[in-house]
Amino acid sequence: MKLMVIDGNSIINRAFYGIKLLTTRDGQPTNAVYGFVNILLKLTEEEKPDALCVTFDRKAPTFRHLAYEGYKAQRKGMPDELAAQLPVLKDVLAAMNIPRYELDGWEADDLIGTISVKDAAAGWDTVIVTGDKDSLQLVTDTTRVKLVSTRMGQTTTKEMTTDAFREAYGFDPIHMVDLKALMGDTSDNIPGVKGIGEKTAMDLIQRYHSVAAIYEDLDGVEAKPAVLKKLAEGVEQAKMSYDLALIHTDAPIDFTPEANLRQEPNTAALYELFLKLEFNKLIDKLGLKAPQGEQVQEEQVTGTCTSEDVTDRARAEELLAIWRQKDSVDVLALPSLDVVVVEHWETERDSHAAILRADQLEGYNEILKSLFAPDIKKNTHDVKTLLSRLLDEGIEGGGFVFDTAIAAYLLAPTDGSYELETLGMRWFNHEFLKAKDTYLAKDAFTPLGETAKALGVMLSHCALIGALKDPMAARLSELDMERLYYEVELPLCPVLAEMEHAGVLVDRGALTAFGKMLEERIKADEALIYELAGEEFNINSTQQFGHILFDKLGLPPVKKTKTGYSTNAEVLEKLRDKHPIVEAVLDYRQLAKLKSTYVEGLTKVIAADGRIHTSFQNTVTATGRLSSTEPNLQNIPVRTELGAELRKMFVAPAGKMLVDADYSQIELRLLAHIAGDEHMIAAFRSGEDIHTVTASQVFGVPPQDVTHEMRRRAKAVNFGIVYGISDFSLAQDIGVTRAEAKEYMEKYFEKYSGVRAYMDAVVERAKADGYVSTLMGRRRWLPELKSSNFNMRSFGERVALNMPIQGTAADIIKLAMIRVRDRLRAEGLEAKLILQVHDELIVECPEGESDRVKDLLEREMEQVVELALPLIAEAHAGKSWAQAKG
DNA sequence: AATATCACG
DNA sequence: ACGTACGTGATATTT
Repeated sequence: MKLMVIDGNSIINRAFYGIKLLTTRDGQPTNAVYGFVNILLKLTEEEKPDALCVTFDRKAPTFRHLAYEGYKAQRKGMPDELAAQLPVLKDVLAAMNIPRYELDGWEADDLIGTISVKDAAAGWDTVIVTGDKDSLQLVTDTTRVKLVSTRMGQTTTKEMTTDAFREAYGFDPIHMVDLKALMGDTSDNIPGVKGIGEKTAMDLIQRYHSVAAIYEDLDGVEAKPAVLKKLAEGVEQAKMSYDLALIHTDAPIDFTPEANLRQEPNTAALYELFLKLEFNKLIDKLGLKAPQGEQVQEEQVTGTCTSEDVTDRARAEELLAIWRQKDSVDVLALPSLDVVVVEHWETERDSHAAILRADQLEGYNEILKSLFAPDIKKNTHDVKTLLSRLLDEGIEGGGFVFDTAIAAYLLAPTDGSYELETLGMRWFNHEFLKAKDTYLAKDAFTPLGETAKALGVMLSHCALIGALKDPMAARLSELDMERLYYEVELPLCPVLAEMEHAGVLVDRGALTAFGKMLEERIKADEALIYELAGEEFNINSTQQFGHILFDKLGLPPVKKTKTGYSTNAEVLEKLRDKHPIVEAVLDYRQLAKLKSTYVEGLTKVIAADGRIHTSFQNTVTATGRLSSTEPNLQNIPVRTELGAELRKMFVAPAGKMLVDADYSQIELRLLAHIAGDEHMIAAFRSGEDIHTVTASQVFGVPPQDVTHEMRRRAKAVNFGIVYGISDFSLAQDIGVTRAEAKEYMEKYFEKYSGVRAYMDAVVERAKADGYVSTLMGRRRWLPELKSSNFNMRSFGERVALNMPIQGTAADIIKLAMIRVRDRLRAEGLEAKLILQVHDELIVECPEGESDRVKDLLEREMEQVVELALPLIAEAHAGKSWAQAKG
């Protein structure tokens, strides 16, 4: 029989220092626990012990070393991030039903020693798992040590048996103590004999085996006179060191190996813990589920449900007529537009589900048209994507009254993903089977197993939408987000779907030509770079380039990343005049980026209609902004001349124009409004240039004397304030000393005292409330503010400053989009919104409409909300995005 | 899958 | 004294 005993303190230490700091969303550090559990799992898998336990120190590890004179604490105390994980680890072990041994006044080592001796007495083998070599003295024919080391997240173990030890040291493991008594161990604060080092000590122990033997007959010891002298003088040190190094095997613990036989973990408790710790991989790996007792049965969530597979056109019509009478029905639609509709019977919790499948119904398109007409009220999950798909089929959907994905996003905008199955768990503590594991493949209904079961899961998902609606709506109401939800986010969905469907026309020929030109220049840069480097290498590899730049060419490294030298643009800018290769690589990088991300990336996604149809994500950002994917059309170059060329390739078709309207300084205006700063409000009201006004104040000169450089710096201060900047970063950004940056900020706050007051107040309030919010009530929860970690907390404070501003701007432009779309329709214009870039809207319209569209855009954008100062939007028309940018 | 870089507001 | 700006997405390289 075999028992594995783990040195708890040693292993959690190794894990902590070997794995980069991980934390949960609310700032609880978890890396050491994570590492520990992984090491535990790996070694139990490897060793398959019959019994298992863990020991912990209950004594400062240096305590016994206080015994000798001149002792100074060498070890620093445990960092907070590690100390906080110890109790968590103990909870995890308890949930795994692994016994734990700790005893006041004893170290983990001593307990392990005691355990291994008791094991041996009972005829058991022992495997000790530790990161410290101290324990090697415990190795015997029945006791092995696994030495664990963890580096960069990778764990390696070295096994020490008696033979392996003898091979390595030339004496028996038990004499490890004697070796340490002579040579000492600084890491353990064992002094050893003064003047005796590793070599001499090894030699002596190999020949005489023990300290006792040496001192018994010191005259008989063969060694240099100097060594003998040191030994003679160091007799007391040797004795004391021996005692310090000796692991005790007589700790007064009740221990029998049988009491540690492996047990099944308490999966419910372990699941709960791992969920809190966000160990999702481990949950999967161990196949953990929600605690059965608390898990709500599916019927309690969704009610009982009858169902039918609709294959008959007439029956479909009947059902449609019934659904028109309902307050609302739940609709689950797959990308293929296979659909489940759940209707709720009035008096009961029970309901009826109908499954409509594209390939089973004649005239499916007509059925979809009826189902998605406004006269049937529908609850959905991710209505924007559905509306976009419907437009592809020529159907303009309507009648969407509740959407669980959007509700979930507003309630927790930092969660990042809102799968229906996950919401089921979060709201009802019921584990729904995953669509992808049961019925969804290649975007259509595809039973992976029994068809009946797949259908059952699909309709339970649909019923879940209905079950989520009421509690979610109630929560939105509690948090005062009803208007944001029903008047902004939901109505925005069809607008976004229409924009995606419309797309933007690109001039493929011009794009290709631009790519060819880039190609030529890239080739030239490559040749130049190889020549300057004296060899060919992969310029895209920062590692290889760093090697060339700093090792081969000997330039001074400016900054390090965790994997090596930093070679980013900021660093290269500083090295520009040190070597011509730097400039060449900067140029190469710019060209390579344009070619791979933009020319090639965009070419790949031009649709059959010659247009690019991005996806606007409306449940992604923590602040309420949209994002754009496949492709991202919100980061098309504009800041450099060459990059801006790309915007010439986004064009209007023949006979049409693009109209581009953007808000002027919307975030700073919102800062002025929200902070209620009279000076900043006055500056905006007077129509003066805000950066010039700021510069005039910060530099103490009249506005007409503000230089270009002064304005540039003031602009950086203005932006920095919105982000919650420090003097350090401001200095870095504009290239002045930290002291100067600090002075700028002080002057800034002298002028705009309302801004300073706001910054203090918003953080304080966020700390009290646990969240910040925008003008329209959008919220972001800020658990970071409670973190004990300084960096985390500081981050929370900056977010508290920034989110209300960035988020309010997002609220405003979203509402503007809805109004613009409605007005364009109401006025019977052909113009269509096609893009949004955070503070900018782009419309495609017939040439004859462009003047009216310009006016309409400016007016609607400016009139969205009434603030203490005007919002200004400026529109321009052109044949390309570049031209329309004005 | 993680990292480094760089494009945008 | 700490460590150093908010919000995104795509690409290439490396593990």
